[in-house]
Amino acid sequence: MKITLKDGVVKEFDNAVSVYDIARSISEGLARNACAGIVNGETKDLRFIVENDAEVNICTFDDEVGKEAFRHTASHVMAQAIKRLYPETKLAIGPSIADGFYYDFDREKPFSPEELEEIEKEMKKIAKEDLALERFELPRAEAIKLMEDRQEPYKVELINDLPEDAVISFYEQGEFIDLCAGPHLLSTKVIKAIKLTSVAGAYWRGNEKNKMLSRIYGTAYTKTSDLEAYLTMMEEAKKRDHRKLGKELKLFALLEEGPGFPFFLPKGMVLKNTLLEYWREIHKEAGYVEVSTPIILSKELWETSGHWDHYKDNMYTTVIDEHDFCVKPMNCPGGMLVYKQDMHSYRDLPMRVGEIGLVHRHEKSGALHGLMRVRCFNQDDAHIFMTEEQITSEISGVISLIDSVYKLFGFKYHIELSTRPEDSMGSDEAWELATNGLRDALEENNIPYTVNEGDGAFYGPKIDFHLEDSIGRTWQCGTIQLDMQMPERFELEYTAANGSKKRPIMIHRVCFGSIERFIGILIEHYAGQFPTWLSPVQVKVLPISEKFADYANKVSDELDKAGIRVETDHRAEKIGYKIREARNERIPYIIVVGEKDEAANKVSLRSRANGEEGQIDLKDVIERIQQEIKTRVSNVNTGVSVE
RNA sequence: GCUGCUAUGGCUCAGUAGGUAGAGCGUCGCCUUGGUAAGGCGGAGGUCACGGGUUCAAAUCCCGUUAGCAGCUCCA
Repeated sequence: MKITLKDGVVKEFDNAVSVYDIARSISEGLARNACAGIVNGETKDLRFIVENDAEVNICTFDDEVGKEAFRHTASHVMAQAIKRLYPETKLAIGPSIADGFYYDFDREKPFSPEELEEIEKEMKKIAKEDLALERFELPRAEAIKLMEDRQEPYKVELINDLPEDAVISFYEQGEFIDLCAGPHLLSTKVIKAIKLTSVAGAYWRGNEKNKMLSRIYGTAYTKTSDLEAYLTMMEEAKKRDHRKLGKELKLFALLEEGPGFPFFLPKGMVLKNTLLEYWREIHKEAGYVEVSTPIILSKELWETSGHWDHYKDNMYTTVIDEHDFCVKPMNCPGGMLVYKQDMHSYRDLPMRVGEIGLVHRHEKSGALHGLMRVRCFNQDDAHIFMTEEQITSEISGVISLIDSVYKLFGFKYHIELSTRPEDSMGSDEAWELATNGLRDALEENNIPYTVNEGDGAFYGPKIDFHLEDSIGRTWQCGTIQLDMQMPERFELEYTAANGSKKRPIMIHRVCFGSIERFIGILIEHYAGQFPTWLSPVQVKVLPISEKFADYANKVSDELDKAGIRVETDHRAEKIGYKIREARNERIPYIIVVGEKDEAANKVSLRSRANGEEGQIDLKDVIERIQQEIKTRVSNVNTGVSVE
């Protein structure tokens, strides 16, 4: 029997072997670290017996599949601990997730933090007991009986809902048995570096009509040091939470008077306008023009676009002179009307029309979250009208534009292609053409991507950009959508070379997505330490005492004239105190002026990056800062934030 | 929207068993005029989110509303 390994090496075996044995034949170390295997493309247990020639890939914690098996086993260990401590608890489901695992339980009281600690202790005990996990399968009737005997009604329901031909498997460790497809580790022994992180409510099977269960979240790693690094990262994330920093740095405010409608304060407004300035600059270079369409438009328009049918529950409406109007949740219908203001020739295409559009969407109260999820926000939208032949090159152009934006901020990113959802409009042919257009552009540019089946917009497929911030979290921001439905519904036309009327194809696209949300992401990405070009205040001038107020004013006037955003702290405080405060405000440059500086006609510079830099000519400081602003240097601080 | 938790001066938070409020920071005033992460003293500032109820008495107990937090669901 021939087993082909992931690096192409072929191993010969006389008899059927388990995945674990294959791992051991490679090395003891691999066997020790193995969590699961992939046999002919299917995820399998280490216990799985390979009987014929096969391709086998051994997965450790470093592989997604291995990590899932590891954490799934951790969730079983947690369930076992809970059944030991609180036997009346009913088990629901417990999978692994991105950063760890959870398990849902049905219990009278929610779990308290003290109980979490008890559970954690019991889990560590179970690990020490080194219980072997055994897999077994049962026919449906016996499976149901087993779970009925163990008084697990949720498991009985799950089994009843399994398809006729499903294999019903269980995993057993010590006295604990759980319905589970696997895979799982061989023993509880390695589940040591664990932490239960939180308790929350969650509906049985995710349906809000069902009973609310208690969900315990936890995480597990192979090494204590990795667990600690993760917990430190979580702490760091909490420290740079944009809601906290937004308040501290006086960027924006969220008030009870406007739930989900953020107020931008003067400093936040500088940030926003600076981003928009940049946006306008690069779009002008890329051949875009800019328009602005109204916030309130007639209901009929939204019926034409299809938005009313699909999203009326999330749209704000109003009545003007007895006519129904809607507050726009998207800019595209307005963009359609702009296109129709004129006749278009094929020579005019592609037409790239940008719009910073303020949209409103009625989000459920529980969905609101700082600037990340709001009820009104600005989209950095653009609609590109083009011919079929132009699809690939236009998509490529947008991809490279978005790429340059993310690079500027130091974001890594990956791309997902989302295909036709169930609830959608348009013909199969149109969808195929559009989906292929996106795919071709990605492939022509050699851009790796994953496919997200059925996650497209109702009017077309899309490419989504998921960017990764400085502490490893991902955010979906940019998107490129190809749309053949809106031009049809709005009867857009252009005159082709032969004089016939043709339908243009359109792209909807955003780089930032929501500007508000992008600002939220930037706050967390930079931990409030914005690069100089973005900093609301770029220099703070601190006179040593009131005697040097005039000199400080002179210095700050020169900075101001040089186009640098400057503030001067004239309070009668000690210099150490003023520095401390300016640092907490994350200001990139601090200028200290006192007797020595005035005498030498220089300034003492302190930069956020290098600390104290000594006495220096103001002219040199200005040049350096101007250069940083001009080139938009964006050095990301991944270290621990101030305070 | 659902479940749970929370709401006290501008900010961060104390307030134990119901007896009409405290601290630190900030702010203001005075002293200090100080060279790289908090100088000292003093003052002002709160109908304890809002509306009901229980009680001789409610920041504290109960009900409702609003907003926030965590999670679920949703996110064109």
